[in-house]
Amino acid sequence: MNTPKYVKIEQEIRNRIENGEYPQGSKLPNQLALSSEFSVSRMTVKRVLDALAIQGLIYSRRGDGTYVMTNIPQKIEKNAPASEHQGLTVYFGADRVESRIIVFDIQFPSPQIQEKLHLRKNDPVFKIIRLRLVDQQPYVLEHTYMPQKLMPDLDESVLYGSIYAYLKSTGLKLSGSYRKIHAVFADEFDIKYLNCSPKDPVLEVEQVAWLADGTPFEYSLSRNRYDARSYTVVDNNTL
Amino acid sequence: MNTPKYVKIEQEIRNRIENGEYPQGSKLPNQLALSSEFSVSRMTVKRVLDALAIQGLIYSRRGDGTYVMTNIPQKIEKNAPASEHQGLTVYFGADRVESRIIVFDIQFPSPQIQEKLHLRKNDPVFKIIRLRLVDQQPYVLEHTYMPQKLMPDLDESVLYGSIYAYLKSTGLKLSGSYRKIHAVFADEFDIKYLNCSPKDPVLEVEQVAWLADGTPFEYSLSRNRYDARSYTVVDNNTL
DNA sequence: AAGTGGTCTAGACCACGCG
DNA sequence: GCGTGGTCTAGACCACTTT
Repeated sequence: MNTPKYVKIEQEIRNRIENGEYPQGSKLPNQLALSSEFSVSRMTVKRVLDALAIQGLIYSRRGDGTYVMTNIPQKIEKNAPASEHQGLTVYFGADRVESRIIVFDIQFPSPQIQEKLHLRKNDPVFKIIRLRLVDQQPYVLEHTYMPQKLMPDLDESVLYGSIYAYLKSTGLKLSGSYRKIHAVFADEFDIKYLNCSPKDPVLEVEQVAWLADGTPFEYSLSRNRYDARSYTVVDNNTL
Repeated sequence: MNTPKYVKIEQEIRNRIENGEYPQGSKLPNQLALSSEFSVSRMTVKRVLDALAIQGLIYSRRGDGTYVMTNIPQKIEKNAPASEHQGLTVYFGADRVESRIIVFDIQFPSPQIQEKLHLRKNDPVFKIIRLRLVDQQPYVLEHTYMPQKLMPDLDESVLYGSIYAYLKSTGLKLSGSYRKIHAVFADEFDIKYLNCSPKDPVLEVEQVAWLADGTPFEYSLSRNRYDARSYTVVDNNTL
């Protein structure tokens, strides 16, 4: 019972949109009516509507009302939302995801890694290269650097599953990430493990992720076959 | 005086972070102190802090305090934030941006365009291909489709500048967009206008943008040289 | 135990769209 | 003029971290 009201109400309204109870283009009940239905204050309703607007599901017009967006971006399996960094296991389910470890090593960080992970030059980092497969198909090749001091007992058995699940189990809370998306040429690893051809384009996602206390804990480069994955972003100016 | 307080306070706190008055890693004054300093309620302060947290500038820990993020992502010129779709002119300034029109045509929409722009098959659309240059260097090649009925007097003179500025002048308010980012091969246009080589990777951004009333008004494919541009996303779980 | 941020309320006033 | 959403308040209670 400690999940906040605004989370539950957001979920409920999202459900109503998805199952057609609030059809695309239709007007939602006004904020006072929603307050009354859910027995919350109008401020709480407003907070929920703001969150849904950010996700591109609804929009509001002052003096008029709140509407369900037409043409809601369809969720396609090949599409990863560019926000939300929980990892493949959550997205596809553990049954369909498999990991192969190409490299598991420990080393001193390069100047670039020192800067990204906020480390001194003698703080060891794990260097990991993992191939991740979905339904037995190569999906993404991840080059990951993580500070050893944050997770001294990381080992290969963890890497066969989800690093995020491991972090949760250690009590480390992850909080945010910063990602940069490029197009690049396939390199030798991509050719070998993603079955790319030389000169194929690859979608590379460079990421720095940090914990709830602001400590950066991961620097990674995720390399995706050009025909296997894309990233989506929803942008909203109405707030 | 109709800019809301929360906008001004957000700007002020961002300035303090940028000029070092609130150094990276330091603790901010608590919410009560900020309420008092800015003469607003704590709710308003909280709203501001949430917004800054979403942008990855600060983070809060219940029971402890609010801190300035260490390692704040620096803005690099080659980096477009993946949110904010205002266009190049605002980003670089009109002096540095130039547009060349490769194609300006009107046609009936393909089934795909009909669906994306929510059109009937006899609603004409403009088809535009523009090469945009920054500092005389080819920067992005945009393939754009826009419904004629929304902007009946669009012509080439508009296209030499900023479409967004034109929309503003017509009273149409744009509100949001949905983007999908891929890596693809260079095509004949990219080779000719972006000076790509055959088989070069290209970063393609597929976008649907809509107006404040939810009407989709633009479907576009922006194609960027692999070495010229990347997209950045900040993600935050703390809310 | 004290101090912090997270949630929520019950109102108020304002700006805007519409008939 | 009326109904709508946008902003803002002054407080309350709770969950959490720290000492």
